[in-house]
Amino acid sequence: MKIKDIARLAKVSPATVSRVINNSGYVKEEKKKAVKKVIEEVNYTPNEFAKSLKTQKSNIIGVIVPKISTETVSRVVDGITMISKENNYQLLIANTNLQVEEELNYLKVFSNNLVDGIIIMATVVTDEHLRILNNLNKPVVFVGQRVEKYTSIVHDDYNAAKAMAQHLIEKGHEKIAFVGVSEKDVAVGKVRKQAYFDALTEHNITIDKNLIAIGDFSLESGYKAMGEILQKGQPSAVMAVTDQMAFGAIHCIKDNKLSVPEDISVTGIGDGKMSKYFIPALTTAKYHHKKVGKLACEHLMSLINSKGKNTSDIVVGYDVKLRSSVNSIRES
Amino acid sequence: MKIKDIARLAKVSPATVSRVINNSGYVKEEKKKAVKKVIEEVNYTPNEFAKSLKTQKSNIIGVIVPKISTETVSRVVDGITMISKENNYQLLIANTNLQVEEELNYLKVFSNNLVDGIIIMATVVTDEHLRILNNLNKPVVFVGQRVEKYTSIVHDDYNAAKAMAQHLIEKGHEKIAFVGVSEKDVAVGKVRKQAYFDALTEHNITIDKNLIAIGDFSLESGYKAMGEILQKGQPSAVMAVTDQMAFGAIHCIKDNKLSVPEDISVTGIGDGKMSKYFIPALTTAKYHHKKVGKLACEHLMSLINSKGKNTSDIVVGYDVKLRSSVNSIRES
DNA sequence: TTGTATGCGTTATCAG
DNA sequence: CTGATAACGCATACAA
Repeated sequence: MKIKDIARLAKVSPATVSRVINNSGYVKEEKKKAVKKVIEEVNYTPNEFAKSLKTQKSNIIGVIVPKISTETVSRVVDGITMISKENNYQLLIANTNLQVEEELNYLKVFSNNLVDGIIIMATVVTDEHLRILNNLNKPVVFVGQRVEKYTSIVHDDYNAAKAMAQHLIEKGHEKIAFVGVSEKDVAVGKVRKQAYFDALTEHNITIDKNLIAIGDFSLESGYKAMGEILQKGQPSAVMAVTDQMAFGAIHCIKDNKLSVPEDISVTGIGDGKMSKYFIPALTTAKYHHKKVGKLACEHLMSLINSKGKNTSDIVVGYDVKLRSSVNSIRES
Repeated sequence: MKIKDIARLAKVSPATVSRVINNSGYVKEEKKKAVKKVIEEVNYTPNEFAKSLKTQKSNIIGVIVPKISTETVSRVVDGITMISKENNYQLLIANTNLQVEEELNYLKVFSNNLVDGIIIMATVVTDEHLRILNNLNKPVVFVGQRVEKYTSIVHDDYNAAKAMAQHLIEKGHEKIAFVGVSEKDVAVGKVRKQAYFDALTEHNITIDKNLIAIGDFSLESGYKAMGEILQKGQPSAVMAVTDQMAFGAIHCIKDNKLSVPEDISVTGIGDGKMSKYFIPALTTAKYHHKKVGKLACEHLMSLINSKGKNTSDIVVGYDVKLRSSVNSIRES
């Protein structure tokens, strides 16, 4: 069923049908009624491809994510869907499973006219990314990593991490261990570690390499990292760069017959759904993922509409959540 | 940049370029090389809309989900992406936020030729769903709920729930409470409750309405439901229909100065990422969400390709995970 | 093997 | 206000 058929049935021209559908131009009320009636009767829906081919617009945005099945990512996507829906956009999701190669691949796939704009949660941004992006000629918004010349929405990783470290210091801790991830991930690996360094240094606490261990985001890796640290000595506190890794660390501590927070205090970053309900409840910095998703989509919308190249950098704040996984050190 | 331009630059006809791109028909190796070279040089990508308009195929599948930001859903989506990628399909995600209205709306949106097929995780399937689906004329696969005349991939809810109830009974429990959700949700609300009833009845345990409370999937509602139950008496065990609700119940029990599993044993269903690490580790039935997603996508692919109406019902099994949230009742 | 020409379903221009 | 008709970019039947 196409416009031509509707036109025939309603005894008007295809052009008129199109006008009725798009509410454009002038159409006598009478004919408008007739057309609408026919459309209703035959349950007609326009062919989106023909439409997009003609208008050079799809009302679809591409979203590239590292792994949809994580709380962080799925919440961001949730935020994106909310705004995209408001603007009558659909979401094309590309799941890269943390493979940079896939990321580049999808970027290329999206370079055909399928999408009107792209939101990308890249973990690492390479020169190849930039190169492809450069001759992409489509609005792009980065989430989670700041990229020059592109608008990006990021968390305040530095201050959130610093807040955690400072909180531990204020509670009297000096032997503060660090459970992190590879510095290849700028936001989580590099920035948060730097904040840890800075916080300690500013308080005249010497950095002890034996108190630092690196994992790969998983709870299990947090467990393992904590194990490595305990092998070399017992800190009074540990700051993990994600809640998941903090959970792993806590389990490891317990398996070593120590308790949290009595023997060792623990902090995370992120505040996932379970952090508040974990036992002990985790002290952490709450991130606003959904808000990030919303902002990313809002900015993409305005980029698409204004065709302007006005890039901007948005830093979304955090809330410190003080819970029971941290204890004060008693003056001895 | 379009095919015509490539043709001009490579000194061949548009048809030849098309043949090279689609690897169809015969093209002399020499010209093929030339065309490929030009395509490479100018970084040409075909216009998907024109292509789809012509071929009546988009290589896009629509996925309708109730809420992307839950572990269950995002894992299923993860599975879907894996298979869709293998088959060179893209995913158009529609997030309905649990609104049936939105579900119907998206179903309509997808009825234009945008997608080649649909996977839908419906919570409730109404007559309206069926009506729309009926004149949709596109392959559809249901996930999570069994729908007549359509292929559906479901968990073995009945047996999983029954296994939990039976496990408690075997451990000597007789005062077994039930924390469920509305029966509007067939799989989680109705089927799992029936399993609870049947298990108890088969073991000659009388159903006690005071031991039954209903929530809405959230951890908080599990807490609340447990509170209602405790108000009326103290069971020796409680079976929650989801892990999240089990967590809520456990918190409530602890807040009432009772302990798990010493005073009250608790079971969930699902086995989310945290269930194993919760304290106490939760006894539950592990669901294979990713597998469900994969199966759903595989079946959709075969429906798309074969154009056959061969519907099928797949029931995906579960694994019982015995952990520390359940105790035996001592013979007194 | 290759090229020409047509049509996929819309929108938009232009004449009426 | 309304109706022809020309693109949009591609795949393909048909001719060569």
